[in-house]
Amino acid sequence: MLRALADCNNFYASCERALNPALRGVPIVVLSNNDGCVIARSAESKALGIPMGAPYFQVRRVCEAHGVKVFSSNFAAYGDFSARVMAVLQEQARDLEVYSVDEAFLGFPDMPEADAALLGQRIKAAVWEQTGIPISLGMGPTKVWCKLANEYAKNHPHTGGVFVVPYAEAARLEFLKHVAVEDLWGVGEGLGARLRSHGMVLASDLATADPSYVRKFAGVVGERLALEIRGISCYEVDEKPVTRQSILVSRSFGRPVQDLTDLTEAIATHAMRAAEKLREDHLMAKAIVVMLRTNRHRQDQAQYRADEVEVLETYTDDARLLCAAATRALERIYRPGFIYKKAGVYLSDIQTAHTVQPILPGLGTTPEGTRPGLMKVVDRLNEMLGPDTIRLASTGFERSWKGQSAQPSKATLPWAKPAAGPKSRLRFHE
DNA sequence: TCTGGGGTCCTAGGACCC
DNA sequence: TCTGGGGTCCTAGGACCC
Repeated sequence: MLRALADCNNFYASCERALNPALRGVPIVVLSNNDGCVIARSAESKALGIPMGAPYFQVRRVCEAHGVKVFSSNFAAYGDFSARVMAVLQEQARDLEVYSVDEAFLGFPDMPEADAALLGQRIKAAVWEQTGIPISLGMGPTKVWCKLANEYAKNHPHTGGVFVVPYAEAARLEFLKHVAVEDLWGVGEGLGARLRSHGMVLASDLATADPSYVRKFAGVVGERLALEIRGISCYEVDEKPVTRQSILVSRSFGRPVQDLTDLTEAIATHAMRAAEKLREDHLMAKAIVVMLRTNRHRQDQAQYRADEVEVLETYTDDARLLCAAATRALERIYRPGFIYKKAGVYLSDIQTAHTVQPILPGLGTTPEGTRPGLMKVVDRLNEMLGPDTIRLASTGFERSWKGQSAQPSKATLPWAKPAAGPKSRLRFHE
């Protein structure tokens, strides 16, 4: 089985460019919520030395000096581009696993080495022609190898954006002699240090080690990595389970927040959105966690962080029950005197709505005010009239804690919105 | 002045049971 | 000092990812 990783180049920046082709050759950056950090850079911006994740205020000067086009993020548009790219990829491979908003793994059974590169180029061209998004393709025996190959393709123009890992083992081992263990997929600070302390500095060291020995000090994750790098697949290309296991909605505030009133509005707003996500995916949750954070970058200010869970009586997707539960949890952890920077809610213990045991009449208690029909009406109205048109009063009216974004792209998509699909499975990032 | 948001998986340790 | 032994299930938190 040959596997491949298709990865959109500079995805969000490429989306902005696809929306406005006049931006070709112009440096672009896309900013996170509240215009806080740089979350995507075009090749030209990377060349200017603008780091990924940099706070915008630190790079604003450089941007202004070099005529960098700066965009606030437009996740709705990026989501549509993503769906379009995935649809094209789906036509090209038997197996497709949407891994993130800008990446997918593909599977090709019985693919001769001689044909692989050509196939890769065909896929890349198809995505470019049909979406205007440039991608890179890494092809190899395992997912870990696909990651490496993709990285190689991105950084070596002579590959034309497609790199196929040699089928011959000796050639692969040679390749690994030029890769540090830290650069392998799944190796972060912790695992990297552990591998190094056992004398494994290069990926080739790991590839020649006994996987069961690696397991002793690096756990199953380390063992699987050692196997994958040997060409033995531990992570299959699979359509992921559609039922998400958790839903997180969190935002930094646009200004420092101290009042419980403001926090309650924010938490209620996030809980509403989380409930909406549940219903989009036909899921229900039984536990909600409220998260509260001060600004960890301000060590001169008193620090406080708390996560408080509230378990509900039944599985639900009802915004009112979830908001009420979140509010109760918030009141338990709220401490006056701190300057809060961020708040969020996290839904866990999630089930598909149809597997949830319905409450039998006369048995158990129907939670007060639970009328699924009402939520359906709310969803429909918000879909027609715009997000947030109908919402709970507890989410507030002034909402001065909300952040702002300065320069979102005014996107008009070059195609109709794709029909309803498992879009919520996609995760947004770059 | 200004520092993102949303996920998954694994592990260790406690609760509980026989 | 010593305090049974093992299995399973659950959860919190860490690590890592995009």
